[in-house]
Parts: sequence; structure tokens; C-alpha cells
Amino acid sequence: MEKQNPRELSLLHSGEFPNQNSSEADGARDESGDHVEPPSPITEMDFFSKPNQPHDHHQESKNLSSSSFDSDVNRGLNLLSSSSGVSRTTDEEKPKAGMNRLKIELERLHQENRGLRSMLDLITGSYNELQGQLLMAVQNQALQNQREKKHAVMNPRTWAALDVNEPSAPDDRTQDLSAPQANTAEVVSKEHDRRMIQIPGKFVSVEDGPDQTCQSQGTTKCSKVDQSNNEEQVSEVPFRKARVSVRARSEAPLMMDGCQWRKYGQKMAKGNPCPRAYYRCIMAVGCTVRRQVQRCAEDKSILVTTYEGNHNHPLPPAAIAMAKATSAAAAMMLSGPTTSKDGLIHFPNSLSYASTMAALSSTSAAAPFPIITLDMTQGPNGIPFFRSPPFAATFPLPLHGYHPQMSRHPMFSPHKLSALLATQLWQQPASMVETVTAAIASDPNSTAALAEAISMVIGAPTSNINGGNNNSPNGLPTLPGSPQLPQSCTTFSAN
DNA sequence: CGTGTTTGACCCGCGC
DNA sequence: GCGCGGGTCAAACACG
Repeated sequence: MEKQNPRELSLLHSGEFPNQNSSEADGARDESGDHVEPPSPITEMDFFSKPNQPHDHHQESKNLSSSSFDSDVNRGLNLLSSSSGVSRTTDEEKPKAGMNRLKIELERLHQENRGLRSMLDLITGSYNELQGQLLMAVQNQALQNQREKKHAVMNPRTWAALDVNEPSAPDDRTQDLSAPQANTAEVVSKEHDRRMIQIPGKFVSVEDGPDQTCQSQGTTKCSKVDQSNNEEQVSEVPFRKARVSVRARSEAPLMMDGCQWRKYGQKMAKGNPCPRAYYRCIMAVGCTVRRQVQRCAEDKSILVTTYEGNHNHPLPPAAIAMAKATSAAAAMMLSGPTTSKDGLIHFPNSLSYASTMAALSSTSAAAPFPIITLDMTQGPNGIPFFRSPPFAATFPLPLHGYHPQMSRHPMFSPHKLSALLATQLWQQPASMVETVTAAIASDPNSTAALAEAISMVIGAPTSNINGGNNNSPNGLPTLPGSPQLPQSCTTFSAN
């Protein structure tokens, strides 16, 4: 836990403040409240001086988090001690010379640091651009296939709506998807009045229209409310209603996900003795993200957290990680029922659109929106899902590489697993589970952060989460010792 | 006193 | 039309 903080901060710098010089970065770090020591060449060096080629975020993150961190620290210490030792023991009349050497070295390191940062930013930008293009291609393919197979889909309302918007959708979608750092759920829902532009780590609401009613109440009401926006709203409904459900074993009453939540309701759902709690995000006014928290009826150690909506505010790193991961899954799901004629992703079972929530609540009616489930309950020994609703898109997300126990298992080497899943994604018509898992695995940054965040949450003592009760679902103010952000540790929002 | 939770009432969609 | 169930609202309440 402790070692994760520098990594989090370093990634935050590179991702969110790419244009800042070193002094600004130091200032930002200080503002975070996590590091109070003055800027030093050691701290600068720690995060960015790794000579390895930053071929991707995941690798970079791991390098920075584990061995490189310690080695960098040692190097900094050696540098400092050697120089100071020389000045004290050999020639005390040459402190200025030593200082000059240190300054020169410091300047050199700063320049190297800047170079590495810019390189990382370039790579990040390219990666995000490619990700957006991938999503665009997948969605366009999905739209085409839906036009051809409209009669065969599970959710006729959803795809009929897409057809209505058919003429204008491709252009808008293309433009939106080309935005950097395309958070898929953001992308998916952004053709609405509520347009979201996502800069790395930031969500900016371009037009936060008064569509709350439409969002929560569906197509019919939207069309009544505003005929002029009928096309747009009709097109947006199926996407916006996408939900991502995270199943994780946890004794904690809530899953800390990096966001602040306010409870606004609780209901007893049919078929489940455990009440379902309703939360809405309160990190920003007007944020429409909501989540439902409920324990699994069959196994009360499993906590099911379902997210819906799009954040309209910057997210803390943990929240970004989960948002990206879950939204990637959601987007993959939403673009799912495509064929693999040209090598694109294929979901062999179009029934994957059915509702997980229906299964969770034992209702008979399928939800009018796709729900995708991230199943964190599967152990490293390959135990099958505890429960996989027959028509739900459930896929396991083992905390490979980040849980100490799992990391010892050869199958859970992050490199192997990610590579394997990515291979399945691109080279063969994978099963739905494999495909969706690959969707997440294909974003190493998201996967790593997701796994880490969840492992932190699950592995953390209950007392560290919300003080051990459910009185404050937002973890922000209640985790005094937490290194990173204003305490909160996970979020998985999809969106 | 401010903030967040609890909980009963209400609204809406859906199936019969 | 009616009942059921999910989701939301808002007054009452608890807590620091």
C-alpha cells in the first residue's frame, strides 16, 4: 500500500499535468498533501528516470512501482552521500564546487526528466488515440450489423433507437470517438445534450443539459419532453443506460471507489434478503452517476456494486482507473453483438444484453439496458464463477499481478494474462467472456489500476473503509492515513 | 447547526 | 385497470 503512493503521484503528473515543468509538478505534489518534503533531485528522479522504454503505461507503472522505485531512491541517496562526503572529508574548502556539481547534475536530471515525460505523454496520446479509433471501429461495425440483423436482437427498443439516429450517428460518433483518452462509456453516451470531453483524468461537461428526466426515465418520456431533440435523445438512451456491475468479495459494507457517494435510498429487492442501497455521486453538482450496492443473495460475502451514469467532474486516480476499466467493459458490451467478418470482435451470444440486475434481484423482467458484470470473486485457482447469470455478461477479473498471493501463480502473471487476452481479442472470435475480459486487459493501465484498486479495497481491513460502517460511503474524509488522494480508494464507475 | 442516513411514500414501467 | 417491483424523493432523524 505504501509504495503505491509514489506511483500514483507520478502517473498523475505525467498524465494530468503533461505540460508542467518540474517546479510546477512539485507544487502540484505538495498540494496533494501527500508529500510535504521540498522538491529534490531524488524525488524528481524517482518517477521518471527509469531508462526503460515506456512502451506502455502498464509496464511503466510496474517499473515505477516496484523495483525501480527502490533503486532510484538508492541512487539518489548515493549521489547525495557521495557528494557530501567528499566535501566533508576530503576538502571542506570546496563546498561551492560540490554544490555546482550537484546543480549541474540536478539540471541534467531535470532535463532528462522532462524528456522522459514528454516521451511518455506522446506515447500516452498515441495510445489513447488508437483506443478511440478502435472503439469507433467497433461501434461502427456494431451499428452496421445491427442494421442488418435488427430483427434478431434481444433489445429491440435499443437498436431501433439506433436506427432512428442512423443518418447522423456515424459522423458524430466519429468525431467524438476521436477525442483523446476515449473513456468508452463516456464516448458511448456523449452524443447527447450532456456531452463530455475527457482530457486525461478529467471530465468536462460541455453541455450539461436538463436531461436528468430523460436519463432516468427512458425514451418515451424523453420524446414527450422535447420533440426537437428527439433523435439525439432516442439515440442516447440505450448507451446511457448501460451499467457496470462489480462483484467482489468484501466484508466491508461498501466498495471504496474513489468517489464520494451519498445514499438516497434503500429498498428490499425481491429474492434477496439483503437490502439494496442507492447512492449518487456528490463529488460535483449535477453529477448523474449512481450506484447500487447489494450483497449477493447466495453468498453474502460478495458485494455487488452497480454503476450507472457519467461523471461530469475530474476523478481521483483510483476512480479514473475503475472508470476506465468498467467503461471499457461497458463499451465492449455495448458494441458487442458484432460479427467477426473482418476480424473484429464477435459476441457469439447476443443474449449477453440481458440484465444482470434482473438476476441479482430475481426479477423476471429484463432491464432495458445492458449490464456488464466484472466478477472479482474468482480466485486464482480457477474456481468457476460463483454465480453467472445465464444471460448476463459476466467475466472474471482476477487481480492478477497485484494480489500478493495471486502474483505467485504463473497464470496470473500480468504480462502473460494481458498478452493472452489481447491475443484472443484480436486473433480469434473469442467467447464473450474472453472478449470482454480482453477489452479490459487491452487497456493495461486500466487493468492495473482496476486490479490494484479492488485489491486495495478488498484487502483492506474493514476499519479502513468508511471507518467500518456504512455511515459515510464516501471514503474521502475518513481515511487519515491514506497516502493518495483524499482518501478514497476505488471507483469503478463506468462512466 | 450542517451533513449525511433512514425510511415511508410516491412515481413509473411492466405484466397479467 | 390492477398489482407488483424498481427507483427516487423528501421529511425525519442521527451524529459530530
